[in-house]
Amino acid sequence: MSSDDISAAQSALERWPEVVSASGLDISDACRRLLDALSGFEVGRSGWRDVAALVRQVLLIAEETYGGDRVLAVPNSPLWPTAVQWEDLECQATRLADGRLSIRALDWEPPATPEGGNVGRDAARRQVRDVYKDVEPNELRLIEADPFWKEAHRYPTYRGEPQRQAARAAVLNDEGSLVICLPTGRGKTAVAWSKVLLSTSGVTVIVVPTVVLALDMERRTQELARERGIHLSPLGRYAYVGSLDADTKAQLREAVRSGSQRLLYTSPEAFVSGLAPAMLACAEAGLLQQVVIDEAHLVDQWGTDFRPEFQTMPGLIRDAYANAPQGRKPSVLLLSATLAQRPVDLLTTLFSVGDSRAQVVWGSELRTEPAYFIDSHTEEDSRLAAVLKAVSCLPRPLVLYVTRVEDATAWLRRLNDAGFNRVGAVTGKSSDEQRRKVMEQWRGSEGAATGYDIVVGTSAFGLGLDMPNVRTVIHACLPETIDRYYQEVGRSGRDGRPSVAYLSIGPGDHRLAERLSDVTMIGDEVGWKRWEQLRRGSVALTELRFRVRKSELPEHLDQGYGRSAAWNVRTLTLMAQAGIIELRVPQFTPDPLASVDEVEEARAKFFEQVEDYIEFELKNGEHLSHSGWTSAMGKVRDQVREAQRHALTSSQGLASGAECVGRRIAKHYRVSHGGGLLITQPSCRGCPSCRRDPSSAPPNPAEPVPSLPEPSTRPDPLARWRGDNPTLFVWYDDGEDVEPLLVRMAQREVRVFAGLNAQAGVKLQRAAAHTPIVLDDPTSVAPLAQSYSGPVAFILDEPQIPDAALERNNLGDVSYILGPKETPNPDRPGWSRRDAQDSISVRALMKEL
DNA sequence: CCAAATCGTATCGTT
Repeated sequence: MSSDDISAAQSALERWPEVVSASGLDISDACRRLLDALSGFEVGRSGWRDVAALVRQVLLIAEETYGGDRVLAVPNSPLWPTAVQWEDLECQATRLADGRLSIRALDWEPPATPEGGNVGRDAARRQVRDVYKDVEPNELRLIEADPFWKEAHRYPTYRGEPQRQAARAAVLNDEGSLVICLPTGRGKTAVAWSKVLLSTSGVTVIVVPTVVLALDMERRTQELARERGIHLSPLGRYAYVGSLDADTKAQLREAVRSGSQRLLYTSPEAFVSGLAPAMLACAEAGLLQQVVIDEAHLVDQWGTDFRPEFQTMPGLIRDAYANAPQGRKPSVLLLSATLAQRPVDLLTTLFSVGDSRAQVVWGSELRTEPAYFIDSHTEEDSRLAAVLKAVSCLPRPLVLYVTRVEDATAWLRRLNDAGFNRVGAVTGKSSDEQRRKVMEQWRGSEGAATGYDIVVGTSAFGLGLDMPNVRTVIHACLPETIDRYYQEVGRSGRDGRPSVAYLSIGPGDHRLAERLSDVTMIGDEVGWKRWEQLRRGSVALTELRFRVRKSELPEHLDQGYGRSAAWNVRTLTLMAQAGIIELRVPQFTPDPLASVDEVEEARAKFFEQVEDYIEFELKNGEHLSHSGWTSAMGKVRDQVREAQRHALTSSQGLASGAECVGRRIAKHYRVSHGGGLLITQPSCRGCPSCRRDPSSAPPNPAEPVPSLPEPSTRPDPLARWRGDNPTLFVWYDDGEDVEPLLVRMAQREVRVFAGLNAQAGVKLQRAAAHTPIVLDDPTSVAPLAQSYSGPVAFILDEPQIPDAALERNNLGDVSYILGPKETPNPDRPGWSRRDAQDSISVRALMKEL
C-alpha cells in the first residue's frame, strides 16, 4: 500500500490541469484524495487549502513509510497557494529553476497540553506522526468458534473473548432478557442473527433507531440470504419503516403474524404502533423468537423526552411475553457498545421479563486508537483560528463536530471562505438526500472519486456511520455529556489504526453544554399538580388502564404548547421509571355495540389523534397518594439528576486536561450491577495528562472477560435419570461409540460439552441441527465447566473424573459424565464409579432416550 | 437565541 504515492502524486501534479484518475493505482487513501482534488481544482470543486493539505498529508505518509525528507514539485500559478500560504499550512516552499515550488512538509500538532508550552511536545508530535504511519492495525485476538457459531455463520473464529461470551449468552438464553455490552466492530449483528440462522422457524424483530440503519440492515440481510441460499422472508424484505407503501406494510405484518418473516428490522415507533398487533399475534402463536433492541443506550438518551416510544416498548414486549405459550416465549436482547450506570439500571428495570431481572454480559472496552488533544480559549476568535489551523493540518478524512446547527452552517461557510471546498455538512435539519450525498462524496463510493475530505456535523452525523478510516475528529464545542464526546471520538480509527481527537473549547461552550444538559427535573409540587391534571383529563379504558393527551395543559398555563407536551411526556416516562405506571401502546378498540359507520368514524378520529395519546397502566397503588408519589418520583429524580450531573461534570473535567482522558472515559463506563462492579479498562494513546507525566499513563488494557450470566431455569430434560444427584455417570465399553448418545442428549437440549474436540463438535452440531452446541475450552480464562450452572456433558478419554466435574457436583450443578466403565470412584478408592448410585450404561440410556 | 427522528387501520364467528 502507498508504495507509489510520491510518483503518482508527482506525475499528477505535472500533468495538471489534465485530469488523472486514481482508480487502479496502488496508492494510499490520502493520495487518492489528492488526485481527486486535483481533478476538481480548476473547476472549483476543490480549493487551494484542500489541495495543499492533501499534498502535505501525502508527504508525511511517505516520510513515515520510507523515511527521509520527501518533496513534491507543485505549480506556482494562479489558483495555487503562494509560498506564504504553503507556510501557513506548515509546509516549506522552495522556488525551483523552472518556476515551480518544491514542497516539504513540516510537523504540526495541536497544543500538547491546554496550558501550552513545551511540556509533552515531543510526545504530542510523535502521537500525531503515528497517524501517518502505515502500521498494521490492532489485531483482534481470534478464538476458535463454537460449533453453533460455525454452523450459523460459517465463521471459523470469534473476534475475541467478549464476542464469544456474548454469542454464547445469546443462544443459551431462553425466555429471558439480556443486556449485552459489546464494542463496535465485534460483530453484534452476528450475535443477534445466531438464533435465526440455527432454527427453521420463529420471528426475530430487531429495533434500530433510524430508517437509514433499518434499510442498511435490510441490504445486509438480503446479501446474506442470497449468499446462503436461504429464505428468511416471503417478500425478501427485511425493513418495516413508515415510508413503505401500505401494501408492502400489510404483507410484512401478515408475514410476521404467520411467522414466515424470520427477521425484521424496524423503528421503535413502528414497533409499538403499526407492527404491534401482528407482533402480539405472532407471540401468542408461540412464534416470536427474539426481540432485539440495538443501540440500547438510546432508550435512556432519547426515550425520556425525545422519542418516548423507546420507553413504550417494554410494556408491549411484556404483553407479548405474557401471551406467548410456556416454553415458546421470546428472549430479549439489548445491545450497545457504550453503557454507563444509568442506562444499565434503566434497561434492567424496564426490560425485565418473566420472573428474573435482565442479566448483563459485559464486554466493554475503550478504543485504543485516538490520541487526545485539548485546549481552551477565552476569545472566540482565537478558537476559530486554532480550529482552522487544525482542519488545515490534521489528516483526512476528518470530522468537525459542533453542538448547534447554526454553528455547523457557519463553519461550512468559514471553511469555504478559507479555501476548502471538499467539505460537506450534516445536521438534524439535513434532508435524507443531503445526508446520502455527503456520505457518498466523503467515502467515494466503489470506484467513484471522492468529493469531500471533511464533514462538519452536529450529533446527527454519525449514528451507524460506517467509515473505517476516519483519521481526525475535531470538536469546536464542549459536548454536553461524556457519552456524546466518546461516541463522536469513537467514529475515528475504526480500522484499528491511530487517529487524532482534538477538543477545542471556546468561551461560550460551558454555558451551552450546561443548558443542554440541564433538562431541569420537574419538582415535587409542580410535578404532582401536572400529574393530577393529566389524570383528571384522562380516559379510563379499563380499571387500570388510562389514556391521556400529551397536549393536556396544566391550569397555570405559562408555557407554550410544545414545551408543555414535552413536560407531560417527561413526567410520564419518569413515572414509568419509578414503577408507578407502565407505558402502553394506544390501540383502537372498536365499540362492539356501535354500528359499522360509527366504528369507522371512531377509527378515523382515533388515528387523527393517536400521535397525541399516551396510554399507561397503573402499577402500584401505594404510589398514587401524594406522599407515595413524591417519594417514588424523588428517587428516580435523584438518579437521573445524578446521572446528568455526572455526565456533564465528566465532560467538563476533560476541558481542564488535569486527568487522563482515557481514565475519565473508562470511569464513566464503570457500572455496578448485581452486587458486582463491571469494569471498563482505561486506555490512552496520549492525552494532556499522560504527556505531562508519561509514567502515569494507563497500561495497555487486557481484553475484558465477561462471564456468562445464569442460565434461565428450564427443566433439565434428562433429570429423571439423575435422581437427586447433580451428576449422572454414563459408562461405556471399550471401543463403544458414544456419538449417537451425544446426539440424543443434544436433541434433548444439553448444549455445553467438555472434552470434545472441535471436529467432533462440528459433527455433533450437524447431527443435532437446531440445538446450539457449545464446546468448553479448558484453556480459556473463563472455562464453562466452572462458570456455567446449566447442564454440562463431560466426555472422558481416560478413566479419570476431572476436578471440574467433582467441583460441579459439590456446587449442585448438573453434569453428565461419559467415561470408560473402569473409571474409578474418586470417593471410594478401589471401587468403580459405575457401581455407585446414579450411573447407567450408554446402552441402557440410549434405550430410554 | 438548545441536539437528536419516527409514526396508520381494516379477522371470521356457525351447523
